[in-house]
Amino acid sequence: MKKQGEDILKNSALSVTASRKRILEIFLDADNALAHQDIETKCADQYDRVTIYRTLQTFLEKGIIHNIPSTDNMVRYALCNDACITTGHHNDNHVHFRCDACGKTVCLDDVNIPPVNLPKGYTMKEINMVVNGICKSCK
Amino acid sequence: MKKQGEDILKNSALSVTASRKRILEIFLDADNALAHQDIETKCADQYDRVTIYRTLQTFLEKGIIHNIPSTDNMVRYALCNDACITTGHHNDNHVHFRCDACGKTVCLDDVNIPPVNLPKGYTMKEINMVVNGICKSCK
DNA sequence: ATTAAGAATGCAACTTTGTTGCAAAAGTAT
DNA sequence: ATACTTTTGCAACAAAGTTGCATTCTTAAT
Ligand SMILES: [Mn+2]
Ligand SMILES: [Mn+2]
Ligand SMILES: [Zn+2]
Ligand SMILES: [Zn+2]
Repeated sequence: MKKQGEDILKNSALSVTASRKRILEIFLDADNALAHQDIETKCADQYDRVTIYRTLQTFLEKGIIHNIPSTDNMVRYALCNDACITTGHHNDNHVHFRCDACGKTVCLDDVNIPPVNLPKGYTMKEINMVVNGICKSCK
Repeated sequence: MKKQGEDILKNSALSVTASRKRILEIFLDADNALAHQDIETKCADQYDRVTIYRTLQTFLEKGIIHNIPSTDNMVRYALCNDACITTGHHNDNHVHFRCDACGKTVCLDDVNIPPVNLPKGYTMKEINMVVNGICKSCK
């Protein structure tokens, strides 16, 4: 244990650097999805803003994190499950929930996105579902 | 006709101004959802950037337009159906589609978002579904 | 039609967010 | 230990979004 972050990096064929380990740690510690801003607040004193941008980008491409769409211009990120890391492509078909009270966005890992039928001629590649409301901590 | 935009404004108890009419016209003419940027391109020479921000904000609040979440930090906007304007609150439970080829985002007005069961303790207020893929024009 | 009150707009100044090129530093493989 | 490659930090910049305030435009009442 304690080297979980390092393992993720190695499994993704990424070199192990201090900033990557730290940012992974932040995700592993978090119980909700994080915006760039959140991460910056937690470690901008240690690492450059640009590094955070680039690290998130890298993590996305490697299937370490996935992003969650939003209507507030604050894309949030959360750790993927192992399947994304091992297969190398994203496989996150769970619903996301944004609480209007506490503002937290979480992955509902057990709630699968229900199938939907598109009109003729449309091909589906990815699908995203975000629900707003009140979370169980705030109710 | 030709005063459709004006009607919308009056029905929403908004004063009728040149910029609001113009921005509504842009939406009425568009066959896809528009980002702030798209609107700016079409009329920044006539109206100030700030006015566009404020107008979109106002339209959102009045239920004239709704926004579509995204993972690219470019929230897009589309006209609501009449129900939103008359009831004053949003009622847009259709699926949105983003084409990876042409980049256009459209409302699939006939495709309803399928129901989903949340875990105990969560209360749903709004729901958003965005599908990515290839649209019928690009296939 | 005038006018007075309120609302919307434009402008300027500013903050925040995101991007790019390049030199220095750190990581990896031999 | 060394050479090679990747990552980082910095600086400079560009784009996006916000705020306060003076001016202009709308609306509704006279
Ligand atoms: Mn998730
Ligand atoms: Mn729509
Ligand atoms: Zn909550
Ligand atoms: Zn298309």
